[in-house]
Amino acid sequence: MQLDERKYLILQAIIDDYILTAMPVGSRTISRKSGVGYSPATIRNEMSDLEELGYLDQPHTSAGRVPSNKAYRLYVDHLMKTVKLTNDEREKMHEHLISKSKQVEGVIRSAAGVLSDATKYTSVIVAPKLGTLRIKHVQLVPVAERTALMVIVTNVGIVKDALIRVPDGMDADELYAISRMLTEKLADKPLEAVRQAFSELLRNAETNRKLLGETLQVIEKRLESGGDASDVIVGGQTNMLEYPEYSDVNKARSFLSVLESKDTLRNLLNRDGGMEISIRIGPENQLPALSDCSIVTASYRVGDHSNGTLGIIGPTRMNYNRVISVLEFMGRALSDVLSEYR
Amino acid sequence: MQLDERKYLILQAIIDDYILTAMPVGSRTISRKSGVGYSPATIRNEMSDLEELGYLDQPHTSAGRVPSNKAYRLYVDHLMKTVKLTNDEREKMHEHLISKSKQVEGVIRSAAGVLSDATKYTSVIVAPKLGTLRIKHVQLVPVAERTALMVIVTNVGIVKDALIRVPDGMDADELYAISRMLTEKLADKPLEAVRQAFSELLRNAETNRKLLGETLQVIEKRLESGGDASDVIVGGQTNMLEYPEYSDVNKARSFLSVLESKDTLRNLLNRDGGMEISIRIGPENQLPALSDCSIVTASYRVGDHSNGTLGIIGPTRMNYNRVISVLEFMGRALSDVLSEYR
DNA sequence: GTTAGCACTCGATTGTGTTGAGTGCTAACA
DNA sequence: TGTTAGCACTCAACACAATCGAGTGCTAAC
Repeated sequence: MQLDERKYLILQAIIDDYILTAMPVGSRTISRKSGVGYSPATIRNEMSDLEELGYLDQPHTSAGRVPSNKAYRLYVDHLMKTVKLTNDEREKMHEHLISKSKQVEGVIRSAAGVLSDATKYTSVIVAPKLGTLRIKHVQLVPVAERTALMVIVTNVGIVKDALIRVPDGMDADELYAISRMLTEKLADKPLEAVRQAFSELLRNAETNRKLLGETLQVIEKRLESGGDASDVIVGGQTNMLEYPEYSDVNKARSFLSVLESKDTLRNLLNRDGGMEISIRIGPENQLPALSDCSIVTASYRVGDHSNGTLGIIGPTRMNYNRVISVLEFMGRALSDVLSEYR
Repeated sequence: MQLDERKYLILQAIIDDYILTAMPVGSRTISRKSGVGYSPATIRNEMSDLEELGYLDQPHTSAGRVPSNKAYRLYVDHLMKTVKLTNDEREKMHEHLISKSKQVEGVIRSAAGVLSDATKYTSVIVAPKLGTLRIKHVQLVPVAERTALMVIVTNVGIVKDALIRVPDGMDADELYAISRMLTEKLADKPLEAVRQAFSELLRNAETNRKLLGETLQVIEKRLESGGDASDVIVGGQTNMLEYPEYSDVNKARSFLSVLESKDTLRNLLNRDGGMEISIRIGPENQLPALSDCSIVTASYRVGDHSNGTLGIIGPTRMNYNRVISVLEFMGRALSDVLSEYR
């Protein structure tokens, strides 16, 4: 059996309605819709076919039909009609975004807020992988006897720091000299290339080997751990609880638990693709706890080679089309704002 | 009517039981308890008195009794017997805490995790007020044409940064010189005193007035806004959903909404008291959304004059005694870890 | 002062119709 | 041959009544 024009039309009508109401859709409902000129009986026959083809599910005999994951896949790939955002909306979002433009983290937080407000779903933004950022400046600041704070400023204005031990009796001037040297040697190198640069440094260094060694170690440890919790920003967690899908506390809890684990989220969102939108529907994402969620992601750029990810997590019956528009817009806007200072 | 010994005993037994089960407590239950040698009938008479005195509520005629907020107040002030943490527990917590000891934010996040894991409630940690921290180092790092990142390192290893515009044509060396000057002038001054220090600086400065002016402005803006979202760390949000009090999604949602608003949390937790434990029961905290929660807070110290707050938010029937022990221990542990590098 | 006994209350649970949205099938129709 | 009206059927949801039982207050006896 093949899908003809009419089946597409009916399936689309069902999905549109279900996205709106979250209630099983009956044949009468579709029949009444403008644009579908068939009686309930005809629709019923088609629905029966669509069910057999795996596009519709029936919660129980006397209920309407519900779109399957296969149906959503078809929908986003072929059926969906794209809707543009109004200029007004774009402006509002942009305005919000630049309100914290003095700090990179502030911008990203604002962006998460804007995303979740605009879509009414949960938003997640992952900062670019540390390793791809380029070092701009390294500074060792003494904070106490035998302790210094190493501060690394990257090309996009993201700052990372870590405490390191310094040899007894080393004074501020010495640390200053080392900072200058490190900055000079490491400037414009991506963080992931720091090991090579360092090993060379270590070979030639006659003094401070121990300090340099520890510094390298700290940087590497930070790189290999994948990232900090602060690199993953979540917005609008409670939005999800507005939907009937989550009126059961247990479901809500397991959903929110996933949001609490930043590592899981980072893995979930990180993707290799370019700027295009990626959509994972239901079980297409591997996490069982999110098996009735869909995840839509886009990328933003900071600097020349670093990409971060922004995404929306919502129920599978989410408003894909609006989500995609918003993500596309915000991906661009975020890239612009973060690159403005470059 | 006064509270005699027996009334105390019975009230305590009721509260202990209710904390455990969250179910209205009946006279038979109390009578069976070891340590209470009275028949249900006697207990009933006492319970009736206690209700009249405002210490107990009755959801409906044929249910047991439930402690009132007044009862909890009495409980934490007089009745509660303190239980010590085992050495094993202390060690486990401490171990977790120092696992991320290379970064201040990491330590605080770990602490939030430890707190919520140890208590099974929600934990909140507020970083010390920015204004009370002392400046250790100021660095302006060029990140792009006409843009620099100002990085301020404070005495406790907390780093704050912000982008500032710099005049056209200013090169790295100049910024470097200004950084040195700023560091020299501002070192060891608390951030809130920066305005005075700056105004003096501005008076005497013959060059770069505009840049210095903007720098001051950026610092001040940051101070007056009260703090960043990253200064408030929440742990174990979903723990709360385990309790029957929050089996209603609407309640859960309004609770979680409060946790999403970092400003509200900061205000809620910030307190002037010293190191002692503060307990606010039910409506004693002003937020209606948290009117059936209790908030227990303690302080931790970083540096000489800066205090942060750590707290637990749980249902009013929380295990106060354990929460207090954990907070006391963690307050000390956190202070130690954060001061270790000083 | 304490307690056994007892009638009473009232939420929770269980069982029973009843309703209504929605289906599948058949037969008539264009 | 595709479409549709008609009709019997299904089944969750809702409302209502009956029952159960945990717990109470009161009284009278110890």
